[in-house]
Amino acid sequence: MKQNPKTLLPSDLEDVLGYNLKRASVVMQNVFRDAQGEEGLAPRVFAALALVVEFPHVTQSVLAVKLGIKRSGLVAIVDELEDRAFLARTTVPGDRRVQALVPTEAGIAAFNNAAAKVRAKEAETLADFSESEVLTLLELLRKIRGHEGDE
Amino acid sequence: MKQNPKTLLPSDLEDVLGYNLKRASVVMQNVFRDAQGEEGLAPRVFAALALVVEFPHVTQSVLAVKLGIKRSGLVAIVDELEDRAFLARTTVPGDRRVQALVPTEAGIAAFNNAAAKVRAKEAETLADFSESEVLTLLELLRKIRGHEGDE
DNA sequence: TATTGTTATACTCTATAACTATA
DNA sequence: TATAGTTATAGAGTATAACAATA
Repeated sequence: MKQNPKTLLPSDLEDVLGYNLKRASVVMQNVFRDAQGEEGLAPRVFAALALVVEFPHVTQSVLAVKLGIKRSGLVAIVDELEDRAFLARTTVPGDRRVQALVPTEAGIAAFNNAAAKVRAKEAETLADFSESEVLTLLELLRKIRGHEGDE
Repeated sequence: MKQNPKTLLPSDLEDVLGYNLKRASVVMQNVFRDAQGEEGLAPRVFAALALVVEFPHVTQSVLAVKLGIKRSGLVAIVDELEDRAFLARTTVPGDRRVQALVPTEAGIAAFNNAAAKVRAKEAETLADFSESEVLTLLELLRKIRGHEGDE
């Protein structure tokens, strides 16, 4: 007997949360790149810088965990931020294995500048959202992120 | 004068919508892969199959637009679905350039099976969400997706 | 033995550009 | 000239595995 997709599949792709999250994520990623411009920071580099500014002297291993990536993958990101003179790898007395990451004045300024541009562009895109809608969305996304360590 | 990140940066990474979307998207992507298992469909292959099942005889160009990717990138996806005998590329009378994609019985069954597993696993992950929270989240994500063509 | 940072390597996802066969 | 599908190629982003230095 031949199956009829329309009647046997009341739920389709548009009802899959993961799919909607992915597509919406791509939209805001494009907004981010548009905000930063051609020579601007990539999203993941911005995220790393943000955490170094927020947590000065964070180690690479800890930062990788915070970002949800492997520490091997963080090397290139920190290299770029160091090349741009936005942070410095500094040795820590007592444990010569670790590289504490310290933001420079230029790094802090660059982060503030980039963050302001992101906030402005995101607000522009979210012009059709009420303030409470934005807050609700952030709250629900953080609730999903509460399952980050699961698998 | 030395800047103090704590006082000068009231808004941090956690307030960036794009960052929260990306992290939440990764969580649900892992849920998806966990649901499908080792030999299961990748998210993008599942999405393509879903649309072929929903829109039989869709062309590759149209499908690529629906998925938000370039048609060159769709080739490998359709190749995989054809290799698995989940769909067939069929010629269309009147225009020998186009390849209409038609789901097979096995493809429809595989989609139903995969979709059921995704629904179950997503529901499991969203056990701490109320029904209205899930609906609200989907609604807000679709509202963001309304800006898909912007840039 | 275990951990930190690093390198080498590979895989996934996507893009751009050029090709072919049709239109 | 333009379009549909394809190929070749490259670039992000991430992972695994192994290494050197250090603990």
